[in-house]
Amino acid sequence: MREDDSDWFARWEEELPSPEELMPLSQSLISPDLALAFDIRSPVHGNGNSGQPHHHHQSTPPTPSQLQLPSSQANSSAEFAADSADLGSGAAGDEPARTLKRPRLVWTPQLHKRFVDAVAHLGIKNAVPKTIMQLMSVDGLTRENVASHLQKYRLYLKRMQGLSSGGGAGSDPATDRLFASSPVPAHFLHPNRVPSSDHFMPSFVPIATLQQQQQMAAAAAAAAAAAANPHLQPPQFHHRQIAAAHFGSPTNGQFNSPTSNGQFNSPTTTNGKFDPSFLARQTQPLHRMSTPSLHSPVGNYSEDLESANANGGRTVLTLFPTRDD
DNA sequence: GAGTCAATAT
DNA sequence: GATATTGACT
Repeated sequence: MREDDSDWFARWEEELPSPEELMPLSQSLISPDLALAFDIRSPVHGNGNSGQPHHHHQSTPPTPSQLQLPSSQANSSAEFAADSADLGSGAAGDEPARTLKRPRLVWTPQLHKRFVDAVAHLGIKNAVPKTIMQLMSVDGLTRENVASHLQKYRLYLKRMQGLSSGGGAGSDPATDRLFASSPVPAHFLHPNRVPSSDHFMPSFVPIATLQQQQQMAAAAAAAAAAAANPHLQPPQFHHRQIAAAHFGSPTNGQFNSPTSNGQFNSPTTTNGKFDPSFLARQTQPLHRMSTPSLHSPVGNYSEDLESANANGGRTVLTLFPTRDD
């Protein structure tokens, strides 16, 4: 019934992090003025958002120092790393890097949530890898990443359906944990009748880097939302944009266990300075947007690259807002 | 080319 | 074990 739907809708915002919990991710990208304008607080500044993890771990063995983590204060504020150019087009850089291998993507609950949101907003039928990828607008994320994840997620949904309809389907504790970290919108499980509000527009507000972008983004998003859901009033935009900040999921809060993935944020190289060059790429994600009607993208996820250990130099890419203070 | 699915590789 | 990759098929 529509209760499910509205209920889900209602809970949407509750799950979002409170402004206080929002990570400084945006702060680093937004000028103080802009931050003020949008009432974004900056809980911390001191933490070096040093950004310059050179991720040339093609065959470069990780330095031990990078892998070591103080465990108490290492990972909190990782920062933006890889240029989308490096990760994305692969071309571009200084080196041929033609055979550059992307680091393995780790699907954090936050990232997964964004994924779920994107799927929810698109509606199941429109949720295809490419579109989802665009909506998520996480740079470095590929269609293949999404496709693979989507494939698994569908299996998960199938299992959920089976469970709720009586059958005693099994459960995969492993994968379920990730997927369970984000609530599954009601209509995901009921492909039958799509509510008139096929999709709506939660606070999927992008954090733009520039004022203009911010404003245009909001306007565009609002317009898109309005166009998509003439019946629904787009939720008011405010500063809780990135729905990811918390490290505890609604249902269980224990994922960043290093044991499972061994990926921590490294001290981020030796550079303790703020590298303005990453600002330049803020606008880059826009380039891969071919459909203007989609939400405006933003590289608001920090990408944490880490070369892994003894397993043969496996590399891991973590795209998620890091801020666990 | 893009998508889905299953199987297989890393 | 989680994710990527590949291949067959639509």
